[in-house]
Amino acid sequence: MDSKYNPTEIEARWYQYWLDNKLFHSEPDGRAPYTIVIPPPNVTGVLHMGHVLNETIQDILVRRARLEGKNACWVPGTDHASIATEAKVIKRLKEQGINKSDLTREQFLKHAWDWTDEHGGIILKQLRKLGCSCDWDRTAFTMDETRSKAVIHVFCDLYKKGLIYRGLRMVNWDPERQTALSDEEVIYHDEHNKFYYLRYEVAEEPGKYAIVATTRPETIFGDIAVCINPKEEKNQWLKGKHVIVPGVGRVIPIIEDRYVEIGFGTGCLKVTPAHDVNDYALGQKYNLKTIDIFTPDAHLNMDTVELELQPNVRKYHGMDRFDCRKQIVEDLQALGLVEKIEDYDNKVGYSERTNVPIEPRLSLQWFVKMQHFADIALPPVMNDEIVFYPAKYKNTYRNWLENIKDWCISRQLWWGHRIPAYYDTDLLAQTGLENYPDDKIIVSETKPEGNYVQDEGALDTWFSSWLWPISLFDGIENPGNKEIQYYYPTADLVTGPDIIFFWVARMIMAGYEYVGKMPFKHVYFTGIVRDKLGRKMSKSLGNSPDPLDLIERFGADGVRMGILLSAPAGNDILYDDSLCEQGRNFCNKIWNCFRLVKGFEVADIEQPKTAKDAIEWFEAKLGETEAEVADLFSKYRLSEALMAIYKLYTDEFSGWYLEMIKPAYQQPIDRATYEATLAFFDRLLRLLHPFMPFITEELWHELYTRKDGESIMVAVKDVNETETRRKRDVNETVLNRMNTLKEIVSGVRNIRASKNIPQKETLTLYFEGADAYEYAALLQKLANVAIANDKSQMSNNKSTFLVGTVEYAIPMDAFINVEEELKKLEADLAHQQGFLRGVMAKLSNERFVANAKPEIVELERKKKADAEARIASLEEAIKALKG
RNA sequence: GGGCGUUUAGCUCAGCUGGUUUAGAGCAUCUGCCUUACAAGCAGAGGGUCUGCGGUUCGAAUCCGUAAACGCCCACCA
Repeated sequence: MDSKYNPTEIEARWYQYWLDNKLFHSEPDGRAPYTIVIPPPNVTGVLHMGHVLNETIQDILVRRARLEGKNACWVPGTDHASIATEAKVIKRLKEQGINKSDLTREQFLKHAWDWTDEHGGIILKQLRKLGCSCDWDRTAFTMDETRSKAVIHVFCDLYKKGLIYRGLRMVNWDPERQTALSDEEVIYHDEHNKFYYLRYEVAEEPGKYAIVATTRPETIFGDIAVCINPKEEKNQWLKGKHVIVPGVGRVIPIIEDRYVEIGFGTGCLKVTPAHDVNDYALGQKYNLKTIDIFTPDAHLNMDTVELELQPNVRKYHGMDRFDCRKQIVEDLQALGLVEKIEDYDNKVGYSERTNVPIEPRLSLQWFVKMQHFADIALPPVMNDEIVFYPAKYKNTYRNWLENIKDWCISRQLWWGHRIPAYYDTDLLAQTGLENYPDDKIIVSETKPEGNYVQDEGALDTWFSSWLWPISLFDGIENPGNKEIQYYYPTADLVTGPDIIFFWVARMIMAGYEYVGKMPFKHVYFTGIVRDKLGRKMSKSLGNSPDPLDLIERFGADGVRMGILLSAPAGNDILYDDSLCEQGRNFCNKIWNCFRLVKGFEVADIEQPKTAKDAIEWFEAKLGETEAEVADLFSKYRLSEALMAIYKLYTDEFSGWYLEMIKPAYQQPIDRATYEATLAFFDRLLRLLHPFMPFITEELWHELYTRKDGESIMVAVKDVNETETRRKRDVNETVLNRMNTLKEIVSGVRNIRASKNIPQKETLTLYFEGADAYEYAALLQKLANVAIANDKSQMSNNKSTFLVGTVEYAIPMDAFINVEEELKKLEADLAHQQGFLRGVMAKLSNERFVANAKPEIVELERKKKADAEARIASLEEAIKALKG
């Protein structure tokens, strides 16, 4: 075996072995189920560091569950990501010189499916490199047959229940993709903008002006009123009058409403019902006309604007909204109708996917009534039936549900599930879509007989995602089937907090609505992966490493450790290559431990006491860590669990245990110790396996002769065995005794280091009355000391150290530097005296003695006694040195 | 404008219901070692008074109040 661990070949080999032996596959059986459904990545997506974090955590949980004897099932799949994928397809078509508008729906979909077949699943292949133990036989797609049927079924069902309706509403409009969006798909950015103060001449008093402040002067073509607060004193003179929209010529009334805030701006608000949510509300309230001045791609459309316009405004027709803003301001300035322009900071909504400013737009869309869903989804999270890690997201969740708004689920897209609503062709020709009577709409899973046309819209991607934990087990179409009964509710959901509303909340809603049960018991929210400077990883910054490249450099196990190490739930993780390096180094450490153990020559000789003691202690230590890891898992503190295991390997096993049992140079090891060590190694590998699946599988097979098809991941079959191990009492006496021994050994090493005494040189160690005598043999072996207890034979030239209250001394005739030694002892003495003063301050405080718990007082007394003993011992040593 | 979270060694973080030998870990740093498993290693060392202020208490990193900084979420002030 090479002294360096080389992961590449090993990883490929074992992943194939796992697949060949169907070790990831799950079928319902008598064991307890453990289910995770993957947050489906976009079908055309590519693996990034966020996935690495997310999927590694899921894989750890799944593999741990498998080792605990549960029937673990991790269902993989991809999401059709309607708007994101459609955008990519359009972009590619454009590169080929094809416009979407030149294609029929069927032609376009053909291109989209081609793209999906080409790119779909790349990301799933990449997950295999990471070691993800998904049940690939169950791979699903949100637009495959089962999932599509479920979506359509649910749409029809909710429509029948009166929970889905069609309506003309103000929605968030994406002018780039020309579709409606849900509120959640709008991202607000702070921007430095301008506040334009425009002069609206008062019709009844020519030459006098009402000043209106606006951030969007290009919308004045749609102005239909100016609103003032009836109580605003400075605007009393405008009551009941009319003003002329500057540059446009339309005469519009002054209306009054308390919505206008007194003291803000000029107190005059222009009302443009077609292009602002609040203005729309005002328009409804006062029955105002709505003038839509934009085309669907947000260019000016003067055709819909009335003839009262001054003829020259026709020139704005077809202009982009932002070009128009510049132009109209210039023109108004020329006319002297701009009072002033001020800097102004406000927030502007952008489309999450296309990153263009949203245009509020009056539009006919389909909505889900959400109050009912909020009512069923809030309680289980608030009373911890569904547990969030970290719990702080409960607040976020509650806040959203308590202010829930209806969900706009229709999109003007082709790639997605088509809305199963049908309109009578003849009737539609008479009424048009907007005035088509609701009671004549047919919502049905199949196309009705006769002359009907289907709604052109597709559904929001999340309208399929919210069914994912159910539809993966066909629980919508076949409720109560064997699989849904067995695998649902799933155990854990691992995802980012950015989709808590999009996805987590809605899955909870759908879960209760369609299965009557929660979709998962625990939600683990990961943080965002940032670079070491704290910047979000992004393509444009070029600070996002390619995970496959990292796997090549550090090995999948190394990358898994790297990404996990600083990733407590919910905290952002600052990624740096050095973390993966630490992971790789750890692999190498394990590798070399293994080389040492398997390199031992075994003989049937007597087991030395050192080995017996070592085994007794390591048994206790391993049990302690196993219990600790189990506890940390139960709290989802995975990075801490990994750290505990890391320390167990490097410090305890490698640093202490192996040194204890290691035979002398070129000597064989006794069989009993060898076998015990292999057994420890077996447990160590299983403990680590969920985190680092490849190296552990490799070494597990090297440890003993294994049968073909065996695997570390199914090594423990009995859930009860792990339960008992979790609760097993660890031998505290042994652990404490060994801690003392380690401190003594460190004390000796310290002296060697400070005085440059090589390990090879045997020293004499004097001490009295310590239980370290129990481990005298180990002490001699590890510290290379001869133990003596007759201090009278010892010279005054000595180096000393304290462990507990016991003094340990090494005669130093040849090496002693009295001054240095004194300095050290005196520093120690000062420290102990300071400590004693602190303790005395407490003990001499009557109120402390009177009020503190007796055991606390007792402890302080013990501290006092110990400190006094140490001080006495130090003083004596100083005296001896001086004398 | 609301709400939430964070602030502990150079960095990233533990420290749960206040008392467990005057604050812990990993990494990084420094010193010495190529010691026959591992230099992707071994041994040793240094480094914080817990963001500031005020309070509760016999006792506070830990509880309360307050200020500041940073971060996140929500919200229709044009």
